[in-house]
Amino acid sequence: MRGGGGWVETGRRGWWRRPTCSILFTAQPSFEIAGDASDDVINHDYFFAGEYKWNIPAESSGGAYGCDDGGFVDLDPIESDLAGSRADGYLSPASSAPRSFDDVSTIIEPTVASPSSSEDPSEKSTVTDGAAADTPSSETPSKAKTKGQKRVRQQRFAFVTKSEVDHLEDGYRWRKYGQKAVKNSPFPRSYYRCTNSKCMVKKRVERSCDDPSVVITTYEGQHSHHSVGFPRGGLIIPYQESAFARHVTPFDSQFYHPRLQFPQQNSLHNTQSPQNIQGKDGLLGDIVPPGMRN
DNA sequence: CGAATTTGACCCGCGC
DNA sequence: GCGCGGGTCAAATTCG
Repeated sequence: MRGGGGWVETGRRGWWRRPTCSILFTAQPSFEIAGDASDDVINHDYFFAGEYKWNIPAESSGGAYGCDDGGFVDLDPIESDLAGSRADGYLSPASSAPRSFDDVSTIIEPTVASPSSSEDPSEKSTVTDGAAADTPSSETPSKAKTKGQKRVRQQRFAFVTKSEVDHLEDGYRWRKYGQKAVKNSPFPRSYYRCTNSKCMVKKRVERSCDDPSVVITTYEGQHSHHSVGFPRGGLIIPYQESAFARHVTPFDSQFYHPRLQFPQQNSLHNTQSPQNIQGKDGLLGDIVPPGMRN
């Protein structure tokens, strides 16, 4: 981070400051994977059902979402593809301390389920990356490739956390590459990219306009490396008092879906890469595509 | 000096 | 074709 040490709790701009948050943990991933040329687009929509509230844009998923009281809803049963790396970072810390999930809730934000167009860039960047996308020159590599190729939508995984800090530590290093104002929202959306040059994972972070205390994080892509390790303890602090919390249902009882098994305590202190928690017990190991794992 | 953030400009898809 | 909105780039800036 500019000015030093994003992994320190005292990030200059409060960036990596150890967040005081409660993981609301909401996931409303909507990934779309497109193959090449004439390949069909496979849509996967997953999210954790909670009882807090549902605000699901019907068109965003293309499917009917039913609240099965706290369960994990898999709209597109391609389970083998579920597993997550990104999420691990967030979840594992909490997983080590089940209590941290007291405030778990689900919020499906329309913004999170933003449709296609928003995902294109990622692909573009993936393909062209270094190339200046805006280079108007004739054979602009970016353009040529982009047009010639089929856009490959990265897998996306989103969830909500209640936090004072927008950008939470998750075991990976991120570099901010952009920020944009979000329509109909007083809060801007920040764009981050994994600092690993070979890793094309990106993530967007924004605050919910409905509940400013909530941060919506959307990961896109899969890490091609291991995390740098989870931050020292204290990452996730149980949220105790907030209007939001009042509506929330304890994770243990309401969100503990059969498919969402949390790892045993300690697993977190092992420093590790999400894989450690992905095993059969991995929390998100069951909901995020294997490819997203490290 | 290097690394990371800021921020305006640019690109692209989409709806009208 | 045009405007809008989302996403990305990259020069400038900042700071340890």
